[in-house]
Amino acid sequence: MINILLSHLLTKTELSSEELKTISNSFIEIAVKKREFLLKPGKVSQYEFFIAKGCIRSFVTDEKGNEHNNRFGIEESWIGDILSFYNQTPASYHIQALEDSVVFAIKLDQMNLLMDTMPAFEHYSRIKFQYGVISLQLRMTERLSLSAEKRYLEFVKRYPHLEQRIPQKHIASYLGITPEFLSRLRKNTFDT
Amino acid sequence: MINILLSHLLTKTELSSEELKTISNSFIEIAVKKREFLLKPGKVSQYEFFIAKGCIRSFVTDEKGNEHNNRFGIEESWIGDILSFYNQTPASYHIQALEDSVVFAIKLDQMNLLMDTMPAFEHYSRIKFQYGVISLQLRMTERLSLSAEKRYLEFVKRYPHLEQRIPQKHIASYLGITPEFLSRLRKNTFDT
DNA sequence: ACAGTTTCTTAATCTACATCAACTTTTCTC
DNA sequence: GAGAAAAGTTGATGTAGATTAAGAAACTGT
Repeated sequence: MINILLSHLLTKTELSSEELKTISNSFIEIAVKKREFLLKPGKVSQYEFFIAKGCIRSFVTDEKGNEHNNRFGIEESWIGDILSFYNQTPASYHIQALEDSVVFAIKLDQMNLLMDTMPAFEHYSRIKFQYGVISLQLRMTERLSLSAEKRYLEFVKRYPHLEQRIPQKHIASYLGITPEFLSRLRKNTFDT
Repeated sequence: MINILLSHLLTKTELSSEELKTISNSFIEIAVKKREFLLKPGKVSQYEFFIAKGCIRSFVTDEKGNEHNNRFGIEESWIGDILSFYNQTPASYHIQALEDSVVFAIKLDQMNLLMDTMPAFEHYSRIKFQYGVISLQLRMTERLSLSAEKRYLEFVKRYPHLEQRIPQKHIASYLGITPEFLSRLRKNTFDT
């Protein structure tokens, strides 16, 4: 299973087999069942997670108890509360499995060690965060400039696999609308 | 003026005087007048900009001609269209000075050279993008979970200097509301 | 295979925020 | 420092999307 992580890294940067071994030893494997939590708000995040299998979301709850999805992660992506993890401060996000999943978890010390001793790993991280900024800017810009319907259509176009895999109500929350309203949009879009 | 960039970098990472010299030589200084543009959508972004003095925004326009602010940059921050810059694809953002400003501009080749040859520079970039992701996630989460009024109050608390420096209508656009509505919110908040 | 849970749909009503328009105040510019 | 442009205010009215509620489908576990 760790090979999913290693071969993912090899598609993005160059690493010796020595380095791959060090990386392997820096992670622990964790299996999570659907609906289980890897993190709850208030706790300091001990780990950052690489998803080898499954689907995991991060979300916040507001004072009315409504959930708001921040991010969905699937195979070969990362999930966590990066502010809590890197600053070792209390988390604001819930991290919850949407399917039975397998993740590789790394602690901050190990993560920093990898980045300080392996330029290729820091390079990988730089690119990862760079794409993170790009995609969050795109999402924010769409939120500012497009109607709910157009945002939904963009989402479906960009993530057709997620559209299939995740309950509609979670997609609605990610888009910033209610499940009821998304249901109506879909009816108008796909009907006659 | 280049010293603003160099001493900024030194507060974030360790660089030899040799390296600082190389960095200096990688940037060109550009002065922009208020309301001038550094980039318009459709053009491929030639530069990424470090702001030494002034205030600069990035924004998109929608099909109705309304502007939506993506980001404000002031002294010691970066601005640009990073997707267009790193992929050399047509830009979607306008980059425009809100005050007379001075920026240091770097081309992609130079940027890649710095990151490939100076681990400390890539380290700096990794941290920069990491904070970028954190702050965009926070902004997105607030957009999903807070009312317009609370988002405004958070903005004022987090960026008191920007609140003073930038026209209200631009802040309204950044928050995703109309200038008229922000005017009303302020009246309710600060009155009696 | 069926009882319980979770998800999705539909309809009626409501509200936060948008739009439009006219006016005032502040700020540029020469 | 006057005239123009940009920014901010206020009021009347409109609307995208929320809320509430209830039933129908689709999963889940045993």
